[in-house]
Amino acid sequence: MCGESCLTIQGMALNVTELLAGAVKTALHAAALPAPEAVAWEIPREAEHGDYATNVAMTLARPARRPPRQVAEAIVRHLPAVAAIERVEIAGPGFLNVFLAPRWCAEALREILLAGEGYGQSDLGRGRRYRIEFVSANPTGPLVIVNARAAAVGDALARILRSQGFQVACQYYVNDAGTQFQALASSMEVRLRQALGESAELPENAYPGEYLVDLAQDYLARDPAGARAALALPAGERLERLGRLAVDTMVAGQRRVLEEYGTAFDRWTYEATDVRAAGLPERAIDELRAAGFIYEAEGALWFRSTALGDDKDRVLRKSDGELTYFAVDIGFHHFGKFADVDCVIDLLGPDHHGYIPRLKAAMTALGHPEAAFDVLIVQLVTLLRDGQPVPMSKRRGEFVLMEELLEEVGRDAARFTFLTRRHDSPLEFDLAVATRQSADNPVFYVQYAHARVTSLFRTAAQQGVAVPPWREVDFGRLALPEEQTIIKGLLQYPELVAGAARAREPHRIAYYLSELAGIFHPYYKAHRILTEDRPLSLARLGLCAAVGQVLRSGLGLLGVSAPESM
RNA sequence: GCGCCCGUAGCUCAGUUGGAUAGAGCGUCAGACUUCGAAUCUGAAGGUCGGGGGUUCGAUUCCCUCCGGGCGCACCA
Repeated sequence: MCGESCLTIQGMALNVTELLAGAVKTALHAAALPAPEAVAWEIPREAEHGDYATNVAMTLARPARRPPRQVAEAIVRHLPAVAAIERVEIAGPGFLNVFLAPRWCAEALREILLAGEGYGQSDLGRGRRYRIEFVSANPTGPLVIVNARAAAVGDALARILRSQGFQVACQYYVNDAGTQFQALASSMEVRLRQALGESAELPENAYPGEYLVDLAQDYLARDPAGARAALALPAGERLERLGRLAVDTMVAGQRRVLEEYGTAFDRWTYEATDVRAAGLPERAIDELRAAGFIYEAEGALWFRSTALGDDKDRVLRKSDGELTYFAVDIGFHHFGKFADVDCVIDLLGPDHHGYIPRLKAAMTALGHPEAAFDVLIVQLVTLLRDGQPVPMSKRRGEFVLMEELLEEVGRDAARFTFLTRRHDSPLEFDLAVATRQSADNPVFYVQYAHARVTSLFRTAAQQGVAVPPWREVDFGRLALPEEQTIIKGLLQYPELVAGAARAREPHRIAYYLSELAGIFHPYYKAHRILTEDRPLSLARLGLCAAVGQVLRSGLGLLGVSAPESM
């Protein structure tokens, strides 16, 4: 009876649309009308249009060869008695507007409380294994502000998917090979020589950031003999040694900042050892060849990606014998990612969107279903301070570091702010606003609502109010319209999380939480929770507890803390 | 030139895969603390959803076109 995202506790379905859809399907069957695979429900803007509305009657009008309103009437006539439904109205061209029964809502609130932390979770994923790769900044410098955005999005997505019954592994890829590595190594050498007082100039493609100056000086201070010995090595070994040192230091720094941010990666994959030295690109090329997608031309090895929707064919091995970045990436994806998971999600920057078709083509050629590979673009961040852009010049090596961001606005405000936008739309991040601890900063608004709830329970305890188990409380006392609105809001939470998981859109959670806080604050302001009327007080305490519980759950999905006091 | 993303209130952005009279926060203006946390609350003003066509019962949403932004078009990574 129950669908995949239907949560049943104590025999009561808490997935409202699932419940309503079941009733409508029963009615359609009884009325001998064709039943669609899915009945779509929406939450109407206008309260007069009910709590849930569906347009099935309109969509069925054509196949049933009857006017929509007649179809609607037939559905209503055959609708089984369902406790959740108070009444159904037919409106407009044929909408079915459903009004939930207050008594059922009261019981639903009890179920929410009894479900506790499990409320909002589901088995949508049925244990399907996902791998998400994100941040994966080049090991040529510290993490910057866009990396913080990608970390927020990727980590929240992982948490959301896990809550829906997916197994999720987070992966970080270290590009410690190729030309960037060479540039880093030679920059490091120059900085080291400069630290020794030698005259050395940074080459054209070098990394100019101050951090390499610091790194060279630290190295020299820590291990002067080792530093001099490294410089005395032959060119190849010298660059390898210095480059490795720089990479290790950079990665360690990136890792530390990500940990402070609350982002945990299950696997750190190194291009040089885990992918190139392991021969993954060659093995992937062999598979592509066997599948007939490889040809040679002009001294190079080509992948026929145009056969799978790309604009042009792509080189995998250059005429100088070197593998391209693309070839390495194919090996990494096919073996390093897909080896032990069912689905892969990449988070990439906007400068890589042209890269997606060829990567998808390669995965398809290697036999991965289209739906198993997803690429999300995380757009750029513009940094403002009181509305004024903060200058960032990559050329001069001046960035706003992720570390500095965390220091200035804190982890919670940073994460929440990044998650109040769709990941693929550019974001303006105003440092002053994120630091301001007031209503124009949504994270404080939501956290404050949570703190108010916990504070309320502290006060109740001080007043000697004994809170019995929720199954003994009469929630039928919650008769105020605001109370019904809050319960209905809470009822939307499981489907909202499932939707965010399906669409890979963590920002939906952030918006939901703001809205929930936005109906809770006015209620709390206008009505006393702890009154002389003890049964009413307990019912209201339960409502507040449920709000707090859902806020805590949602904030947890975003990786933002739910403080007990602020 | 080709491809992708975007254009919604003064600002920053949502809009539930096509729904009913267009949404929030900030900002502006006018108000509310003897009571559970004023980091809060109440109210007002604010719109040709970039323009124009099309698809249909119905379009901010889908298609075409134009205008205006961003990005990508390597034997770079």
